[in-house]
Amino acid sequence: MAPKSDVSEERKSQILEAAKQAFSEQGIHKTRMSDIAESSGLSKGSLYWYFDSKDAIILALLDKVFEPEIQEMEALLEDPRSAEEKLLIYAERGGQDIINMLRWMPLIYDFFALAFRQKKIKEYISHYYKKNLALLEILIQQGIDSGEFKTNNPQDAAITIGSIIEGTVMLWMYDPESIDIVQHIKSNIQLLLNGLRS
Amino acid sequence: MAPKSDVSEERKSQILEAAKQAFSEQGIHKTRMSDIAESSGLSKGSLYWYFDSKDAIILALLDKVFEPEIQEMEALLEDPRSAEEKLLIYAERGGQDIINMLRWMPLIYDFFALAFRQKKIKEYISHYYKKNLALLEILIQQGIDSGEFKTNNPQDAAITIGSIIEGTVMLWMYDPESIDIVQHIKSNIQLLLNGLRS
DNA sequence: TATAACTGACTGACTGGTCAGTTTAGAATC
DNA sequence: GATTCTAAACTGACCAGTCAGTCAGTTATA
Repeated sequence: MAPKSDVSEERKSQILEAAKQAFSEQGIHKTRMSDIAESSGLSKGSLYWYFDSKDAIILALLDKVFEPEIQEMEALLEDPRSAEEKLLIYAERGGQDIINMLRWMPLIYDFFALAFRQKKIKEYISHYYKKNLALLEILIQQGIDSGEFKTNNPQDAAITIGSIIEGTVMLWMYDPESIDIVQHIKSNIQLLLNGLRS
Repeated sequence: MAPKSDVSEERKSQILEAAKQAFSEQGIHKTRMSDIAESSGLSKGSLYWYFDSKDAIILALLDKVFEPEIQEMEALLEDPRSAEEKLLIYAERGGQDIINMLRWMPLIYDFFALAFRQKKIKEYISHYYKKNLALLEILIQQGIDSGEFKTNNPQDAAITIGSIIEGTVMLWMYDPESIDIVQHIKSNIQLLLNGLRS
């Protein structure tokens, strides 16, 4: 028997939460292990009790940030509802997700930049986008089957929708005054659907 | 009078070229001043003769990377040709630009991530995107005037096209096997135009 | 021969990671 | 229920390495 109750999950979570905050505010590189230690309420030594290295913290955090989204998408892929319903759920949830993710965007962009140098990070992000595109493709295919859309290449259309969402976020990030992100994603996709409609 | 012919422009260019290469390959942060010195064929001391700091090199490089594009866009904004001609030029040039920029993408994404922490970098990137959107808006407005397009909001349409291009690059970066970028940008915009067409 | 251009050894601040030692929650024993 | 024991949990001073930036001295050229 363990002579103490196991606090390791709680501690890991404490550390990752502190890292997420610090990385977002100061950037992954500028953040010191001592910063994470301080704001997690633990000592530097404890960080190394739970994680092998700063890199291990970065990877664990990548998982923490993206995993819920990937889970959600996988669940929606399996969901037996109709394309229309799924598309509705996807759009509503997607808009909300972006708003929820906003304060972590600096961290996410650090991940994007790191991905060019760290295979595991690139693989993780690829995995995320592929899930996203697969889901969109199903939605569109179902739209075709129901006679709502007309296109001979649902994969292309999925990529277009995915591009619109990613690109809108990107443009908005660097010009937030002139772009209302949620409204634009909606109207952009509307514009596209005009092109898809039979 | 200068006792030597002025080589400072040439040296600065040498340094920035070496920095561009090194930053792209290893990342801005991992690149050492000594790496830049070595591959520029100068000494570390000389780097500091021409630039105040590593940060100064980063900023000068940002300018070197984006300025030609901004120049091109400004010129095209002033160009008296018709919307159709401009759109054609823009599309062709845009595809080529992406191909030309490919090897510098890791550097560009480092800039994007840095933008969250450095006001000057964010301003520069904003400036770039705003020029881009302004140009697109003009092209679309001219398309409306000529009766080719039908929309009551050319700004929205410009943002949509901009999003498609940026987003396609993004998706392609993390899933290059399943996305043919040039072909997709074309077909994506085509799809959108179907929605715009009167 | 004045000075712009250049060099590279050096410095000092910094930081990821280590480790010898301490604390503490609970188990075992009486 | 007090005492002892154990290992997990924790600490922070320290170390070895790193690197941006400096500067005293050298070289090349007009």
